Amino acid sequence: MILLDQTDKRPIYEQIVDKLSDLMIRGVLSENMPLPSVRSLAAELSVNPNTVQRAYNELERLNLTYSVKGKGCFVSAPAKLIVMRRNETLKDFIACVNKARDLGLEPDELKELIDGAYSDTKDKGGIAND
Amino acid sequence: MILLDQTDKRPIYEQIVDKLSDLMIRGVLSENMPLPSVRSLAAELSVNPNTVQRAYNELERLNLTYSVKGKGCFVSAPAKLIVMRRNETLKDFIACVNKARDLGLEPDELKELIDGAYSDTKDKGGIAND
Amino acid sequence: MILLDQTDKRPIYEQIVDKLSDLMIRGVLSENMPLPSVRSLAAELSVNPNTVQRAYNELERLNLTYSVKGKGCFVSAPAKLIVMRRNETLKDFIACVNKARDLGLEPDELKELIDGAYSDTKDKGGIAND
Amino acid sequence: MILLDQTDKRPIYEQIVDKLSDLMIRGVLSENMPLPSVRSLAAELSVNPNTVQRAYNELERLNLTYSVKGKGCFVSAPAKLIVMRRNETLKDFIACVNKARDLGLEPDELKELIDGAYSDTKDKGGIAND
DNA sequence: GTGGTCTAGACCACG
DNA sequence: GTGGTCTAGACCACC
Repeated sequence: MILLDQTDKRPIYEQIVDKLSDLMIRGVLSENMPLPSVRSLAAELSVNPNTVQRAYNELERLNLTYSVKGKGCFVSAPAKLIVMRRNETLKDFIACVNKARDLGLEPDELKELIDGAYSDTKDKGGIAND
Repeated sequence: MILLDQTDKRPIYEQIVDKLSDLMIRGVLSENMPLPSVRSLAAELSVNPNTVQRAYNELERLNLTYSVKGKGCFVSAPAKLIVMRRNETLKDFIACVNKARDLGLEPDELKELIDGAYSDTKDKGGIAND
Repeated sequence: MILLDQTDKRPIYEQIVDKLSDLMIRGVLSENMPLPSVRSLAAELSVNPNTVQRAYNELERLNLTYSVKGKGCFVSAPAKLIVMRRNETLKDFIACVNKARDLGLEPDELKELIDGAYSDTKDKGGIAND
Repeated sequence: MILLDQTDKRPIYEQIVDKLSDLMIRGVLSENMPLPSVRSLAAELSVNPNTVQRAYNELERLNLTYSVKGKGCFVSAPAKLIVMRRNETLKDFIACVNKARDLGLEPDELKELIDGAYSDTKDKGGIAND
């Protein structure tokens, strides 16, 4: 379900957060579905349960999940997540464009790259927009 | 000359590397010009000399400067730096576009943002391309 | 595990890098094996942890190890290291031969030295070639 | 006469020593010839006279020159220098061969490199042996 | 004066 | 416990 990269410099709990929110975005985990239990996911990833717990706390803090005592952790609002992610991505995108501009890159060059990305893998795994 | 952002999560030495290479790109520090001495920059930034030293080591490792014991640290090849930065930036840009695509954002939306960035601050401080 | 040479003019951290990469080449430290922790190696060598840390940073920069915060430092690719070392050694060798030639030494003289080195300690501790 | 490499990590005085002893080996500076005065060489190299003085001291320490008060510095025994250099070079050579052997390189491979070096530039600038 | 290395001791985030 | 960063203060070789 999830594959961790031990080489990645980012903390493991952050990777888990990312992977799980990816699954939500892709619809694999949809509203009100239960996440795997802390212990089982920890076992599956060969990771300390504390680390998974921290990831779950983070997800709850971001309002992406809600936890019910004695029952587990559930997906709350994938739709909000997409909006969140879009905003983040657009912010990153603008920062990138500004850097490119300062380096003397031409707008057309960037636009071509966009066309490339969108034509290349039209059906790779994104979510539909309509 | 340089201003550090204490809220920035990245290590101080990395910020110094970035700021100095920015100055090179902008031509403020040009080929064979001396960088401020380790101790003076450390004083200016209210930072430990070791931290500045580490930044200078990093710059030398990147072939952006060369240092002569007893004389100082000098800018080596700003031109290579620009190429380096462009490659990095383009890589980031493509990663960004891919994320945007996977989130269902339309290419036109991104292109508009590009136009915005390029018209907005046409003369802000980038380097000339010709 | 490692013995430092205090008379050596080279910096300590560099000696540590060399010794550890030697151990990798000899197979004492093989892929994905953990290196000793920064603090324990520092204690073993009676050296400041910062110095060991710097050596470990260097090893990671050379792609010989990868480190995971909170877990430790691990060997990544000893095979690449051997190739690296061979290239370095051949470069040194050629430089040496050129110097010898310029000093009027005869090729046969050098070849005899080679034979001497290879017959002398046939089984000293090198790595196998097959 | 001499060209310094500011990029070279070795100290400048050491470079000067090397360059001057090279000139002796090549016969450009032969026995009892005067070396350029400290001040003139310093000017020629755009270097601090102290640095040149240190190089000259080093040369005298190695018995390659002798200085006469009020007259200057003179070449003493280039022949001895060649022997010295040969010994150094052979020591380096053996160290190189040992490293190569430990890395699994074959003696024939090294011998080929020797033949290459000797055939390549038969008349490059070495000194005659007979 | 310069850069470079090292020690001692501290703090942080992560697991 | 781990690696990573930072400070403070020292010493060295070089120019």
